[in-house]
Amino acid sequence: MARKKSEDSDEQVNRPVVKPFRFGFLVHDVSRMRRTLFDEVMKSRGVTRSQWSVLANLTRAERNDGMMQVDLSRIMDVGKVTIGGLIDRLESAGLVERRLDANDRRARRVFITDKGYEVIAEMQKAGTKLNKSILKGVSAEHMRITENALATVKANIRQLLLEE
Amino acid sequence: MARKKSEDSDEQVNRPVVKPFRFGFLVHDVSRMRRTLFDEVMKSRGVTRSQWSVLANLTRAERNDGMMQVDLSRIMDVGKVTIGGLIDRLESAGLVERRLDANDRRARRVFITDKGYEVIAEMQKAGTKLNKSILKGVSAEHMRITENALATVKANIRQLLLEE
DNA sequence: GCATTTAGGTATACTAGCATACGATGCGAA
DNA sequence: TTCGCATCGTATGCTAGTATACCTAAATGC
Repeated sequence: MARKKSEDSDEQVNRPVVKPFRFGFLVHDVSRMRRTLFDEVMKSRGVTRSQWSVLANLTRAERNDGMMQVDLSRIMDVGKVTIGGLIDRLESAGLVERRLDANDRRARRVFITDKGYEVIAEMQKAGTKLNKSILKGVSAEHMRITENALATVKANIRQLLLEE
Repeated sequence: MARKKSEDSDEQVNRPVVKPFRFGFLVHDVSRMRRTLFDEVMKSRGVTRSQWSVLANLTRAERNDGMMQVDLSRIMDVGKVTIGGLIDRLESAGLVERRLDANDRRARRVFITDKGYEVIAEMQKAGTKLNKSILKGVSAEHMRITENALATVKANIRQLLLEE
């Protein structure tokens, strides 16, 4: 609280400084630092935040027949290659397994193992606590506005990426 | 606009879904997708967003004697190794150069070259336009609230990381 | 003045993104 | 039925992060 200088230096510099980029820098920093913090806390479980995200999406969409990697990739807005790598690591850790699809010999369906479900439960608890810590000092109303703003920006970016 | 379903699916699912994590997912997605978009648009200049960020911070703090890598690392809240790699690439591209520090034989000071200044000017223009596009539909007031919320979260995370 | 500690940079190895290219399979149309 | 195109997944190679370990040089302590 004593030295806001380094945080808000934009405000005081008289050179033509890049004001409109504050949002981008902040998003970038928060994303990166949040991942580091999350990974550090979860290290003992041997799962990273991105891997946990895959597990979460698997629970969400899994009926009872797993998911194709390409589905995960679409849901998560992430490339096939990235998903492949993540699943490799999750499979090595025994949290997930790939089975051949009965109907399509190209595809492999991804299933959460029992061990995977245990980890999900643990991490959900820890993650909730962590989230509460990092959101301290932001009112519910402001949080709502922030999430909506982020969702709008995300939709804008997706649109621009598709237009290429 | 037609199908908001996939965007806001949290709202409708009745399973105990991870509501408190929406913020984290959004920050992560926006950060990642924004970088992809930025890199794609700037590809012709041969500079990525992270590299541009280094250049921007160099302009900001440079008096006339360059900056040590470790200063950059502190300002940008990023590890020494990451900065080292970024400067390697910037130096290969001829946008930056390392000179030995006169007073400290361990240190190397980083300077922007003339070519570097040209690139900065170009990217600033392009970046401003890009930013305007991705922020479309968010009011100034909501943007202000969002930036403040992100700044608060960032400060919280930094605190937690230091406490380890 | 010398020994120990601190600080600046690099090397190495890992995760997680990206793009591109490719192999194998599925599928629709000629 | 076969040919061509689309789709699923992997391989490869790049950038950007992280941590840890190390070398060299500066600072500090005794």
